[in-house]
Amino acid sequence: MAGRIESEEKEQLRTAVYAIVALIPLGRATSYGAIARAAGFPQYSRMVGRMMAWCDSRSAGLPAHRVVNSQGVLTARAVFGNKGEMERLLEAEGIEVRSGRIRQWKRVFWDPQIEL
DNA sequence: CCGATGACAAGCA
DNA sequence: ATGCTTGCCATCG
Repeated sequence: MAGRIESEEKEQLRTAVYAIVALIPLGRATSYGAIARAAGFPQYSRMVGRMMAWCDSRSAGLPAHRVVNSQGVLTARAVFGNKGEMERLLEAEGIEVRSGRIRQWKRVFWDPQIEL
């Protein structure tokens, strides 16, 4: 329908995004696109990232560090107060990070559609 | 109002 | 693997 996102859908997307992120298992990670698809808005991967940046997901209790781009790259490091805090959180869960990218991405990736 | 930018993604050369 | 292009939407100067 709408080429633009309706405010009602935006609310729906926001709710779904946070709910899905909260379900990401420890030691696993997913991508913006995967979350967008699971939320029912396949083309709003960019919006997902934007929403994560808006709210302070950490104080909201959301494991935002488990959300990376489709290639397993930690594109959110800057928002995590940098200093490799995002990496630290991931490695503390057993996820190997090399050069800002998750190793064994195919194995670590958690698809909310399939595994949910 | 318009162009650039950004926690993105998929396709193609 | 690298780099460019297009699609999407909100923010900013």
